[in-house]
Amino acid sequence: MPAAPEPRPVDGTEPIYRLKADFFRLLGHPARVRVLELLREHERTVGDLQAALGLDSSGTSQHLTAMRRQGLLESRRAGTSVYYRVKDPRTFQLLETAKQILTSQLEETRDLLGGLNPPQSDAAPARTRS
Amino acid sequence: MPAAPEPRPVDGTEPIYRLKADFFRLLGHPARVRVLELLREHERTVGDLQAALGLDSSGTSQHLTAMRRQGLLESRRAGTSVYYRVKDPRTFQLLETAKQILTSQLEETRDLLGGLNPPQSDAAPARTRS
DNA sequence: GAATTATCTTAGAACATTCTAAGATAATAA
DNA sequence: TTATTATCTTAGAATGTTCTAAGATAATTC
Repeated sequence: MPAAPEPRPVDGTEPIYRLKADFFRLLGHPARVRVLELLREHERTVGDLQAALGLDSSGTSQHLTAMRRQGLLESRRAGTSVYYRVKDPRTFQLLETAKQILTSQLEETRDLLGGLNPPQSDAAPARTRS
Repeated sequence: MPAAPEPRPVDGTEPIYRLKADFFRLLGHPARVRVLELLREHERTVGDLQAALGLDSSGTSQHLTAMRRQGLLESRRAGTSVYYRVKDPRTFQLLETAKQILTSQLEETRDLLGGLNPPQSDAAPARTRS
């Protein structure tokens, strides 16, 4: 194991832009975004998430551990299973806003391409995958 | 369980959770968070940002380039200077929501420590660095 | 044109994250 | 106790990101 780096403060003296960056970085992985989306309606076990994500137990656990350590998720044990849930509902707002921004970007891209590549149909608006 | 290999299209069929992750990952660096905060009120030149961030021209440019490539920033040239601005105002909403979530987390941490480490004063609410 | 100022680009080193494989732990059931 | 299922942990390899140093380009001024 490599030598432990600078022990960063965990208290309130850490500049907020650093905390924000750490927070966003944690959202910066497809599997972790999907975990949040899967936990939108209700809590789920590690096994559920693992199956839905198509990951192995190790990878799933590592992602969940990172998200819980950061305070994004909470968990409870029930028998041999562990249920995870999102701690702060405003987290979903974050995902929603990001989606809106990305949707605007995609629409803009399509508009630019429109002149070269006219729409095949205007019967229904184009769908994007969720 | 063997990890399922995910498809990697580059066009508009890219799954949205991947786009979201890319988007959040870009927000996941202290310098880039600060750039956004600095651009909250008005556009700024690379030199302005460079001075405010305490980076060199190379690093500053690299961060800005990454943010522009992702569609987070826009730029215009005026003489030898280049002005950068945030493209979508909803980006600030993202920062605001993140701040709220983090603030709640910090307050919760303080409450837990409260028993051991009582508040020094209740005359004014505790401030955090911006 | 040459000099100046501002910004950008590149390559590789340094550093950080993610993946993989193997095994450890925890709760329960047989 | 042993077996079983579910979850977690660890180490190191693979991959990705950021930093540093050097120089390239672009617009302007002299």
